[in-house]
Amino acid sequence: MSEVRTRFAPSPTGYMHVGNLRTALYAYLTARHENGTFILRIEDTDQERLVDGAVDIIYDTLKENGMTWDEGPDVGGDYGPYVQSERMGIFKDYALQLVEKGSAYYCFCTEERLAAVREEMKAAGETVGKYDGHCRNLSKEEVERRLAAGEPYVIRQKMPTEGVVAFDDLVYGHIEVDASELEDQILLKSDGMPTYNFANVVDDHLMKISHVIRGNEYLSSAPKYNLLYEAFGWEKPVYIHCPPVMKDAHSKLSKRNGDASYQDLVKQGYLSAAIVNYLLLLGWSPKGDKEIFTREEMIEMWNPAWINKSPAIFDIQKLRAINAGYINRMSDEEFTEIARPWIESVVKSPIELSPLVANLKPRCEILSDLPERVMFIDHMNEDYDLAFYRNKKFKTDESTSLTALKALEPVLEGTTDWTREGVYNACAPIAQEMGVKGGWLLYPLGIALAGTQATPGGGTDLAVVIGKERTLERVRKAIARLSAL
RNA sequence: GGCCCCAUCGUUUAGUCGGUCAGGACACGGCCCUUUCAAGGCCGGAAUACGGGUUCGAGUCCCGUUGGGGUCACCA
Repeated sequence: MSEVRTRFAPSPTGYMHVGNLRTALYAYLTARHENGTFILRIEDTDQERLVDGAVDIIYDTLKENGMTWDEGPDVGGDYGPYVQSERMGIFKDYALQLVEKGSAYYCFCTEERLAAVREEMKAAGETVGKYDGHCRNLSKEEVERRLAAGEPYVIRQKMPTEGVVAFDDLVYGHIEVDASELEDQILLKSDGMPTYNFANVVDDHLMKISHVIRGNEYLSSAPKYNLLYEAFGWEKPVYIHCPPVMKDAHSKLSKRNGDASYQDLVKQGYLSAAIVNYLLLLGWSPKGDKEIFTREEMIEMWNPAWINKSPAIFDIQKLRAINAGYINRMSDEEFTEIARPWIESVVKSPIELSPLVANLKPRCEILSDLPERVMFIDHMNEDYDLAFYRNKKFKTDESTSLTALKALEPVLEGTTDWTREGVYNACAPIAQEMGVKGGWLLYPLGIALAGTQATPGGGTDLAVVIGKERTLERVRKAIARLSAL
C-alpha cells in the first residue's frame, strides 16, 4: 500500500473557525494513524479576501495544538512550493494537456455573450445554469486562427453528454450523478490563472495526496474532480467529505456571522486541548464510552470511516463540560500555573494560592470563571444582603449567625496556627461544645468573609486565604451589621 | 427551482450481517455526601420525523411524504 498523505489547505482569510480546525484535525489524525505525511498548503489565490496575519494564525493554531505538519511553506518538502500563489505557472501546461487529450477545449465566449444567453434562457422560462457549449466543437483551424488573432479565451472541461458519473466517498459511500447535470466548467481563466477547482486537483495530484479530506460543500463538485483525474490518467485519492459544524439547525458556524472562532474560545478561557477534544467528538465517535483522550489515544483509535453524515450543532455546554474534565484531571501545579494570571487579574494583594487550588479546581469549568470566584479577596461587597445568612439546611438565619460569629470571634483571634488544619481544628470543637452542627457555626463565617453565597471553600478555608487580619476585620463588621438589626 | 446529501432523547452520539427493556455523554429533575457553592456517587424523565411496503421480526432494507443542509461563478 502506498503512503498515506493528507493535507490541510486553508485560505488565509482571517481567524480559524472551529469547523476548519476540525477538518485539520481529521486530516492530521488520518495521516498520523497510518504513519503517513501531513501537509500544509496555503491557498491564497483569492487576493481579494486575503487578511494580513492570517497565515500566522494558521501556523500558531496548528502548533498550539501539536498538529505538526511534515511539509509546508515554512518547512519545505519535495513537492513544493506549498503556497498556491507561487504555483501559478504550472497549471496552464496541464490545461493544455487536457485540450490535447480532447477532455477540454478553448472557449472564446465573452462575458457579454454568456450574460445574454442567460437572459434568453430566463425569458424562455428555462432553468438558468449551465454553459451552452457554444465553443465546444470549434474546428482546429478556427481555434488556431482566433488564438493567433489574440482573442481572449478560457479553457473549459469537456463533460460527457450522457451516462452517469460516479465517485466513492469514505463517509457518504457511492454517489452517482447524471452526466447531463455537469457543466463544462472553466479550468483556466482568461488571465491564464487556474480556477480553484482545477488548481486543487492538480496540486493534490502533484503533492501525491492520497486522502482528500474537506467539507461536504465540495460533495457536488467531486464528480467533476473525479473526471479530471480520469482524463489525466491519474490515480484517484480516497475522498473523505465531512459534514458541516452548525451554529443552529439552520446555519453553519461562520466567522462572517461573528460566531466564536478558536481564538475567541481560547480568550474566553477554554483550553485548546479541550476544544480539540470536543471537536473530535463533534461528528465522529469512537468505540467505547470514553470521551477524554490524549493525543496518542486519538491517533491510535482514529478511523475516518466513523465520521457521521449529518451536520452537528456546536454545543458550548458540552464544550464547557469537556473543559471542566480537562481542568479536573490537571495536577494542582499545572492548574495553578494556568489559573494564576486569571486570578491575579482581580487579586493584587499577595496571597497563598495553594489552599485555594483544591477548592477552585472543581469549581471552575472555564478559566474565565475564576475572577468572579476570587474577587472577594480584595474587593468584598460590604453591603451584601444579610438574607444570605439564612440557610434552610443548616437552620441558620441572621440571629443564629450573630450568635455563631460572636462565638467564633475570640477563637479566631486566639488562633496562632493560621493554616487550613489549624483554623478548622480551632473552630470545629466550638460546634460540639455548643451542641450544634458544623454548618450552623461555619456557614455564617463564609458569608461574613466573602459577602457572597458562592465561594471557593468553606468559612475556615476563606479565613486562611485572606489572612487573620482581614478575617477578624470582616467578622467584626458582620457582627456589627447583624447586631444593628 | 434542478441536482446531490442528510434525518435516533433538547444537544451530541451508540446501535457493524434486520432478532436482548433503543445504550452513553452534556443539559434538566431528585436523593446522598457536605464548613457555602461546586465536585463526586446513586436514581429519574427524555428519541427511532411521518406514511406505506418486504419479513416470523425493521432504528436497521425498499418506496413515498415532510423537514433540513449543500450546490448550481472567469470565488475559493
